[in-house]
Amino acid sequence: MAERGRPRNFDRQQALRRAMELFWRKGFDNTSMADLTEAMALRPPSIYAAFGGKEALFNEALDLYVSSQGRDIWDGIDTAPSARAAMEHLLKSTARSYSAGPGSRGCMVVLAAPQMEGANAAVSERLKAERAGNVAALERRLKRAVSEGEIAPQISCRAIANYFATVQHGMSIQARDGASRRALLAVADCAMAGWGSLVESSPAAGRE
Amino acid sequence: MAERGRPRNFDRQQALRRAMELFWRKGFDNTSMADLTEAMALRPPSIYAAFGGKEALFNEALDLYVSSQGRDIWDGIDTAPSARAAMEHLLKSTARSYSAGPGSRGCMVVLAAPQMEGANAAVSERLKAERAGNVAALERRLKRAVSEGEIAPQISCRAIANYFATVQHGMSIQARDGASRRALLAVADCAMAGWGSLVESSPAAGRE
DNA sequence: ATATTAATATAACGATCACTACAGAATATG
DNA sequence: CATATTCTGTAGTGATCGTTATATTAATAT
Repeated sequence: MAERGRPRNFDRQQALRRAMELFWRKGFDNTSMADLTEAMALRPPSIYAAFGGKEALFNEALDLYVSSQGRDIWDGIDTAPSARAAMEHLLKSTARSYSAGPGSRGCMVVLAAPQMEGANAAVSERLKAERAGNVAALERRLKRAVSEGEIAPQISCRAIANYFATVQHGMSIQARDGASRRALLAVADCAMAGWGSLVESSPAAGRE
Repeated sequence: MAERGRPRNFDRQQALRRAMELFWRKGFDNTSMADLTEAMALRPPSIYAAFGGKEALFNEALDLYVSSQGRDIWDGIDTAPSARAAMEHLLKSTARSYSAGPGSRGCMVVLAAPQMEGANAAVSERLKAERAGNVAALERRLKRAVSEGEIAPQISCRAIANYFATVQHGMSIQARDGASRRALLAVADCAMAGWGSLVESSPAAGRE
């Protein structure tokens, strides 16, 4: 049962946290192994032995990000007492999360890899799947609201989910451009102002 | 008056267009000089002689993008008969522009450089300034609407301008994730649904 | 003690990056 | 013609990228 061989000389979880911070701030491409060795205070072979490589390390860092930074936001979607409260929670807690640190950092899921041709395909797909999962969670919550009578059945839940996801994604750009918490919260307020009109008559049923 | 020395034997404007297409699709970092030499059908020394270097070429390609792709969108802001029509034009023409080509490409101004620490500072600042200029244009149009009586004076034009800019930026992410023209137009409709509520009582006066 | 196993540090790998020295080729001017 | 000027293609610059071969160190197992 006991570990054989020379024991590891560093805190794996702490090293992973530092990698997450770095990937969050700099993104996947702009974070070099040299950056990581410095931030994690490890030599490359230790990182490769413990995490597998840059891409595997990023994936694990993203897991940590989702389960730590995203927890409050996405758990609140299902527990909110109404779809309206859920969407407001989404945008408000997003505004607070994006402006939590010393600088406005936005969302790692949106920003960490450019969605461009030629970018690391596996990383881009992983982030894209994460975003798609979030939109799906919003749509599920809205559909639940339909079944509970909060929203009329003819409303397009997919269109509304896409809309709130779009606003949330845009907030990452704003945050990286230096938007204050107050400005981000104002954007959330503006987006929520249309709620009544949105659920009374869905402005567009179509989606893809 | 006549040109001295060996004349250039390629079309500078056509080469620039090809560079713009490439930067638009792949972004600044993911576009290598090797990619550019292939797409422009030129050898590096010709590119350096004609454009100065990768960064200068990008800046010129961005100028071309703004004046070609962005023209319709941003000229329409000032010529629209009302602020409401201007914002609707912004989002609708954005939706059409982002889904104009064979694939949904989103906006070069939003996507071409990651807003991350460690990215090329000059390029990032250039794009950031472009985005700030766009928000300012929206705010100017809204203030004009206040002076023309369309919007009540106590409304925060800056907050509303930020909101529409946020939606537009988010649409770039959606487009890159594969959103169809129809889906993008639906997002625009959702965003416009709240217009009445927005200009009746500004939900948040604050900004920065 | 000796052997085994695993983590460490040093140093370097090949690949790719943006960029450029150099020489040849194509035009102008005198 | 000769000469100056500018563009073009070849080839290669040093730097940095992610990754790894090698040897040493530190623990357990026998």
